[in-house]
Amino acid sequence: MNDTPARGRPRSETARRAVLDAALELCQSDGYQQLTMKGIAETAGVGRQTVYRWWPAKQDVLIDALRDLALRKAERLDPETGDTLRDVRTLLDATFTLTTALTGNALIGLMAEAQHDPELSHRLQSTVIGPRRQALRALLARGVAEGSLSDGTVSLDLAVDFAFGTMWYRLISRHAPVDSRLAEQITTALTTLLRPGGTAQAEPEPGTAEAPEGRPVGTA
Amino acid sequence: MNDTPARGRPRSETARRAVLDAALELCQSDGYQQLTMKGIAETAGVGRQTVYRWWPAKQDVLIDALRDLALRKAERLDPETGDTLRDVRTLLDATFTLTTALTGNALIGLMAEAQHDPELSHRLQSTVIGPRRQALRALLARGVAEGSLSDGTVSLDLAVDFAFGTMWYRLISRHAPVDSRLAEQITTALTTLLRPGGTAQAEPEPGTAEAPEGRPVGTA
Amino acid sequence: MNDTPARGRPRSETARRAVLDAALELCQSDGYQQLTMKGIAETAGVGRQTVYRWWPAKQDVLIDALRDLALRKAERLDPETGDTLRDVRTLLDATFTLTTALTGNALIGLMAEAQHDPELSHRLQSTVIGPRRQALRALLARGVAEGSLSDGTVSLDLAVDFAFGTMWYRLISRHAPVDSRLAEQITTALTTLLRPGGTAQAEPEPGTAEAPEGRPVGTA
Amino acid sequence: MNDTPARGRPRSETARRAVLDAALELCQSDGYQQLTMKGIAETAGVGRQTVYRWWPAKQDVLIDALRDLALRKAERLDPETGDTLRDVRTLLDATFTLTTALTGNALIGLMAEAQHDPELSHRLQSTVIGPRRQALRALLARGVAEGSLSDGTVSLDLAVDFAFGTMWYRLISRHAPVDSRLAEQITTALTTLLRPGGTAQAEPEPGTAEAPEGRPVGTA
DNA sequence: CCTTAACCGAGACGGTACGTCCAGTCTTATA
DNA sequence: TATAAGACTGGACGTACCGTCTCGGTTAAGG
Repeated sequence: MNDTPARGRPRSETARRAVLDAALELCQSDGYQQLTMKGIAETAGVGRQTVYRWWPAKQDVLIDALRDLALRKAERLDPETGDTLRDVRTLLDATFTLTTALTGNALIGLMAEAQHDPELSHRLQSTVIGPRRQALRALLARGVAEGSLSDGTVSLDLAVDFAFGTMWYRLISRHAPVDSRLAEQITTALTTLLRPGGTAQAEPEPGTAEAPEGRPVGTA
Repeated sequence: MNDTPARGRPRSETARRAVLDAALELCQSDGYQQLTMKGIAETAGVGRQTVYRWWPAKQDVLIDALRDLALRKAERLDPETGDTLRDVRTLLDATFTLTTALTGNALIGLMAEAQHDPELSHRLQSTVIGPRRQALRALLARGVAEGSLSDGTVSLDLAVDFAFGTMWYRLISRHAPVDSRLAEQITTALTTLLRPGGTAQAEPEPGTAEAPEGRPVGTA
Repeated sequence: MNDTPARGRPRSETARRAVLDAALELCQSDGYQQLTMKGIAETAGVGRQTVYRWWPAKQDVLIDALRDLALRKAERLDPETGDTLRDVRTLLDATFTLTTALTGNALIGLMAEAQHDPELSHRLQSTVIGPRRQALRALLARGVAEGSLSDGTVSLDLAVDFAFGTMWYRLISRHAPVDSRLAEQITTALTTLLRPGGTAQAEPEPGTAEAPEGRPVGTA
Repeated sequence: MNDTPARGRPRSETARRAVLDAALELCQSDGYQQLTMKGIAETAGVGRQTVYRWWPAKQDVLIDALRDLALRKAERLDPETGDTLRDVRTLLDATFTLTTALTGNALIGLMAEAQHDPELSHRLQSTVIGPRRQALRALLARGVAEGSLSDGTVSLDLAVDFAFGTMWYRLISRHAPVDSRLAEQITTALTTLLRPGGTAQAEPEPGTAEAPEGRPVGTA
């Protein structure tokens, strides 16, 4: 895999961790806008060039830090319980906790920056936003398949939008908390929304950009 | 009203408009992060000090521009039709159109910045976010009062979060468009969610209550 | 003389005096470089335009202030005593006192500015520097005419340069005071320098710019 | 000597020279007042921060430039000829040439600025004004020691003031040139002034600020 | 008496230099 | 070869003053 014979001084893992930690910490404490490459380097106790060598911009540091965090948390996006509603609620709760505690600032800042940076936008989609969307959608689709849910009145995609949209809306607007109670309320609402027996109107939902693998589940 | 006798040269309305227009335009074309006070001044053909004299930071320029835009649009937050559902859909549609076309970038950037600026957060709440929230909530409350809606299963606040949350989520994530069709779908979903006859037990665990046949509100 | 019929509000003498006083005071207290038109106007309690209306630049305010000061002092450049040496000493003393107490800063600043402003240079020559030069030179020439002095070894112009040059040198370099004692020492030195009987070497002094009326007096 | 191990990128000698050259050149061509840090940086083709990093203000750039110039010229302040008068004239001539050609504007501007900046005043004394004063005074003292001169009527310090004062006076007032001819005339005048046999009435000269090393040796 | 024109204060206007900070790049010595 | 250090060019920051311009209000001479 790594075909280069790896000569010279190897990359310092210490420096790598220090940079990622410093970036997340500074972003959460001072905000995305105030985060600077210089600040990251100084907080990490690392030369500036060392940061630039491995990450072209602060966006990249943050994305790497988020990915690293996810790996370390080894977070389960698939709760594996048989109970669909319980799984939905667990997923939402985990998402809310993580976002509220650690990554909210970074994510919102990155999102704002991504408005005019399609490449960044795509990277966020594929690493942060997309997987969670797909995980929730897959859960709901499982419920539909089991018959406990139905995508009659509203599509599953819109239901997912409701769940995560509420989270984002509250994160940025701060008019209400994002906590376990919200997870519960949303789960309840989704149940109502996707209650079997609702008349299907079967509008084929337009495919999302990253085309989740989830089968659209026949609207029959 | 204006008790100060207005001494000295009066403020130039031309310069004011040029600055606000330039700010919105630049923000929409280049993004919030790339927006600079210098750039605003130069695009507006105005001295830098003139911008700083009236607005301490780019946030303030943008907020003023948004407020000015709202005033100019003389946009109706209260559609005044008797039909509650129609009014909801109209409000959502108008909101989506405005946000998509003109103010999306600015708003997201401002929101990102507000994460560490409580004062800015409050100002956004009171001028941009709050009024729209309250307008939609009032419409829904009217529906409840009329009996066409019911806040049984989910609170009206959560319903509002669903509507605008979806908008924000799609604005920042860009996984799906924010258009009239979305307004329609959300309206339909809200109808389902707030269907009269839903067991009003508020927040506790959703029971297995049977729901009567909801009207499909066919959009076709 | 004043052919315009002088209609409208007449110029405020109060404002004029306030501006000139403020200029001199600020220049002496804060230095020439720190003197600003804005500061002059504010200290004088006068509108900025009122300053600009009558004086194009701070140089002009200062020159006017210096001229005004000279007029008010009604200072005698010609002491009228029969004793030439006494007159020389009196003139130097008066000059030193005035320059040290009030006008030193302004003069040096103006001089520095005049290095690249020939028009200013000429105005300073004709209003401030020149008259004093000529006054001293005339005194010395009178001494020569009376026989108490002789311009044999050194020209009168160089003698004048010695006297005022020392003053300027000490003003800017501050290595020694400019006081009555210096006036006395210089007078003594000039006596030595222009002592009758000194061997003439008769170098025809090149005329100075303002060509004082003083006869070069043949060195015969 | 340099005990710090010299970490990081070393200072660019190229940039240093470019800044000093640009400063002197601009000052001579446009005048001290018009000299700006920005202009220096741009003319030198150097970042603005690079100028500020090493010199806090334009004064410091100029003083450094003057010192650098003196070092490069490796100018002899002590001509080493046995003939005192010749040495005096040589020193004056060199001083006049240097000041007229290169440093006049800068020096006058610095002097004007030093009127309200004691620290700058002191620095100018110790680097520019003082050494020349002491060099000339030492020459004259040597002449006195040899018996070719006498500090009877006027003190050596006043004689030095005459020589350099005349230079300054003409530099700022521009009523006459500062050239070799002036050096010659001043030398002649000093000879007259310090002619042995002049009645020594011995006014105990007040010690000057910089207190030249020595007693002028017995006035034989 | 009553225009009326020039004066006056205040202060906004477009510009420009200030001195600071950070972005990214580079060049050194060291590991 | 990676690293910490730090100097490099470049550019936005927010401030201060420049010189110009418009206001409302004042003040005396001339009709």
